Amino acid sequence: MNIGDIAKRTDLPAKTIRYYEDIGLIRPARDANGYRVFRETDLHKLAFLGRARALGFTIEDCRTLLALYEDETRASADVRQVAKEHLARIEEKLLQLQAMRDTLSDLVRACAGDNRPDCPILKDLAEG
Amino acid sequence: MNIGDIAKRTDLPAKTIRYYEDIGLIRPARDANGYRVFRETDLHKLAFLGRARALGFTIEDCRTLLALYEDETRASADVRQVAKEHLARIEEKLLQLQAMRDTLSDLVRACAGDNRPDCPILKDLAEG
DNA sequence: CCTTGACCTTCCAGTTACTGGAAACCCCAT
DNA sequence: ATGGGGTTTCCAGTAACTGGAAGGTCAAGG
Repeated sequence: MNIGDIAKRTDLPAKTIRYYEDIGLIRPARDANGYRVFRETDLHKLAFLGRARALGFTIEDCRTLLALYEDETRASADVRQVAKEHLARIEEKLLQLQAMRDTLSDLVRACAGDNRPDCPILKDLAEG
Repeated sequence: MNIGDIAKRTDLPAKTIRYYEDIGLIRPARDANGYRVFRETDLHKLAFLGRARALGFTIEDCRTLLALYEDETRASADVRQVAKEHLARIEEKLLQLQAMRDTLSDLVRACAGDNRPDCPILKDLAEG
């Protein structure tokens, strides 16, 4: 299969797939004409990567997870550790975003939003 | 005041302050020796920027907000609009992150995390 | 006067994970 | 042979800094 077919089947842009090859996540074969040739294993890996990325894992996490996936002698503890650390990063980000949302929605609510210049949003930004 | 003093007082890295000058957010004066000289207005602007960034506004939003802040004839509706759009982006991000967290915490909970290879996390990534 | 250390300056490169675009090659159908 | 749709590589740009190198400045101490 060529890159376009794979792009459709994995729902990843062809650009992204080439990028994943560039950084060594996949190693598709090459046809005589230079075109990439994807086999089932490439397809599986890309689907795996797509799902891992959708869960927010970094590319480096993905590399680790893919290596663990292919290592039949892995310890599930290692996988769990990667996921736990990622989860912790997400929880932290969530707290940050929730705090931002709370402040922002207060400010937006407090602002008249008319054509007068007085604005609690700017006031807050200016005075802390 | 020199950049180091301002960095302490605004709690922004000196690097960041130079960067903000580079991209035209501030225009500190210069001393005969080439050192940046910050006045009260610069200090206020940087504090404003620090708070806006802490609320997650993009640099371009900050530029807009700063312009509105300095425009005595602004309409608060314009400020509110910027904040509302930003709030919407945050809400969306929150939903994404919450979904990730839910899935991830399920997976982490389901994984034994021992030295056996069987792992629901990898299984999920591999099979969707 | 000299040195030392803490400042400050500019400039360049690297970060994350792609994305857009140009120039050129390949393949198939008319 | 020509047109359209694939594909290739390579280069640049994104957001918002951050790190580091090479070098100028300044005040204090000997």
